[in-house]
Amino acid sequence: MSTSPKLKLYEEFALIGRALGNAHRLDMLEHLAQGEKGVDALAAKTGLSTANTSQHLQQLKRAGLVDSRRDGKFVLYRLTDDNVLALMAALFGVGERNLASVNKVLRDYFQARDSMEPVTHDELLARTRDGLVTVLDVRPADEYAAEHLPGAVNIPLDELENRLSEIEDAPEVVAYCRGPYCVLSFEAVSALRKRGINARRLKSGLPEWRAAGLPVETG
Amino acid sequence: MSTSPKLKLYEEFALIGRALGNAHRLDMLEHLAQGEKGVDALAAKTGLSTANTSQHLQQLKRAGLVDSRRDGKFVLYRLTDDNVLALMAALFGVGERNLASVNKVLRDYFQARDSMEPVTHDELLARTRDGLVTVLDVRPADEYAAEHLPGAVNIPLDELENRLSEIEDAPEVVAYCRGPYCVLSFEAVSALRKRGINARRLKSGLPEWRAAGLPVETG
DNA sequence: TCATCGATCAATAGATCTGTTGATCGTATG
DNA sequence: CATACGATCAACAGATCTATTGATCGATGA
Repeated sequence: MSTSPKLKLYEEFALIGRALGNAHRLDMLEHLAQGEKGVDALAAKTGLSTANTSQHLQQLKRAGLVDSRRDGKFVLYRLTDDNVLALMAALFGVGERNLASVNKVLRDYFQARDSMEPVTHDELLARTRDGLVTVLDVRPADEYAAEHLPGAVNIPLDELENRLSEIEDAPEVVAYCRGPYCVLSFEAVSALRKRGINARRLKSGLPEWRAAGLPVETG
Repeated sequence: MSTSPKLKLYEEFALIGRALGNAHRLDMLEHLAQGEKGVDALAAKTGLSTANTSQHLQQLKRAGLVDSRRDGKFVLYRLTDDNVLALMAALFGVGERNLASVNKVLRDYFQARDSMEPVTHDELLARTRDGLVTVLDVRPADEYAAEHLPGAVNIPLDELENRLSEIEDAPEVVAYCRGPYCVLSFEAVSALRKRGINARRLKSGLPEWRAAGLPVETG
């Protein structure tokens, strides 16, 4: 006795839901949104074991959220398309609006480091045209190399202290990293402000910028 | 040893993912999108036991997808807001684009019953203005009563056979039901066409129509 | 061909999820 | 107050998920 076709479809969609139903996998999706990565490389970023990472990736693949290709002895994974980013944005949106626990974390941690309104895409575009702003990419060098905002300077967060001289006379700094909840840019903005540098944060990260159809640079 | 704030957030968002990770719960969300319902009523619609339905509802509530209020001895559940519908649409979209198994069901069942392009919202609006079209709501009477498209005629699918006379001389019929995968409108269109009635299907259901900001009637 | 390295597989234990059953709670009504 | 009814709770068994371990596979390069 076959179940109804609708439930059969919902069974498939539920597979996607379950794939989104684990914090580590959401983290992996955020990292993959920066650019394709091998299993080991991703495991290093997320702090999971290789085998565990591989299994999570296969779950994401079965759900159609990521795709893979072989390059030599590496298997490189990437998000299947920008709709996956849109799905994550919808998920995060519902969480921010409807879950008190989410708002508590946002207040206690994120707003404590950056209470100012983040800079929107349009705002940043307008200011860069006037040459008023230094765009700061605080992600690790490999992610910057894969793709970054046009004209952005790369200073990974853990080097920021030692390389302050490179930006300390900029009239305004806008920092960004991997996405809306990436801690790097929050920490960076907080650190820069303490040194009296006029710093703000981009509302979202590189993947959202690209998904909005805005230009990126590589290399 | 606290985990990073980002992972703490992702843990919360994963809760929403898991709530979406069960076919019955997706079905329940579709039903709740028609209007608020008590636990028993919803259980009857979905074919689940009352206790099971109650527990699923609490999971959805913990994830912020539904909300509830007490009315006498009933506890009425409803979707928290239209963003939940948007999230479901994003989920379904990724599934349709990236999962072969979804496309197989769509081809084998749904397209077999309605191979024609569905009518869009704009198209329907234009045609109703000209009075050319009969809008047919094939959902059960209680859902029609809660909310329906302006001027729509209600003939629940299981009564369609006996009430064909009410629509058989309409120049064009557009049928709709609960959502994009609701089988009622597919079956209706298939049945009407067999009788030589010029019938097409609305692209999505009542909840999507309302979420698009278009007018609805009650009663 | 062999050694190496990245990735996957297989097996496992512990945790979580699912649906059933029967008891219990809260509200309205006789 | 007693009863009825809608909803929730508590406990349980069976299924599924998660992370670890060690073995295996596949491609590369000496």
